[in-house]
Amino acid sequence: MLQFMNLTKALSDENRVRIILALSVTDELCVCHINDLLALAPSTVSKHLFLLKNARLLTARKEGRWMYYRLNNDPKAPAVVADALKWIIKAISNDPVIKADRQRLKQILSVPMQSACAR
Amino acid sequence: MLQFMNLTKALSDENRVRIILALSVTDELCVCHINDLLALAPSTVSKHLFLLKNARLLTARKEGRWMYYRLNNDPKAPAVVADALKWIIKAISNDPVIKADRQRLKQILSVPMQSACAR
DNA sequence: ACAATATTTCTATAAATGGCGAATCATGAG
DNA sequence: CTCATGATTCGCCATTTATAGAAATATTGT
Repeated sequence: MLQFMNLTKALSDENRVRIILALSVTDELCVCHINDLLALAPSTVSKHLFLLKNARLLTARKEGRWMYYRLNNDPKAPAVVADALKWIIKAISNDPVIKADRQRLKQILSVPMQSACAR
Repeated sequence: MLQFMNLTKALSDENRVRIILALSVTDELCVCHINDLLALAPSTVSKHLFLLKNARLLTARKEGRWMYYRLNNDPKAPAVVADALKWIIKAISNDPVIKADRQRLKQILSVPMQSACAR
């Protein structure tokens, strides 16, 4: 129950939902990209990412100074997680907010990586 | 997006989740039964029910002084709602908390209606 | 070693949420 | 009509949560 509530609580914030949907179209993103997309303080984004990872919705890998997050599509992930991701992506892929994010994300990703985070 | 967030927020509280699961095995329940099950103040339960109804997860009907709630299985209900219900029921039907609730619910429902709420 | 960059952790604060009790509304019984 | 009962609304308090800024940590390049 506790783990399930971690899941539903993770999904109950709009910014976290936007992160999930962004990752549904780009396989993985660096934290700085997500910072740009949400326009929140880095510490805030970091916390959101922690909650999503803690709920097992995301996985992370480190490459040099960069941390990359992606949807948890590990086949060994609990079915409830995979089902949650399917549900949410199906539910709001066509939402205006999400569509705008996809547009914005294209711009963000068009900047070469090494200079993207230096700002 | 706003309606979707209403959904995820509705699912992000354990007591509301317990209400949904209770309704997954009894087609409908009177508010007083849910009060008994959760052992919370009636005003608190009423608020939870409002949020669930507002998220379109439940529907309500009034019969005399009693208010009956049930899962929204109207075929015209949005797919996102039906999918949410399927997801959550599949996810935690076997949870110990939920199993205990089912036992408790049996007792509560075994008391004849007219005397069940008069306490 | 040092400076620069990316991310997280710590601390503080403001907003949202869950909870209860009192007051109110709605319905049926006497 | 009046009263009792079931349910909701309102006002308040305690807790949780979202947010930002400062400090700390980690890594790369010079």
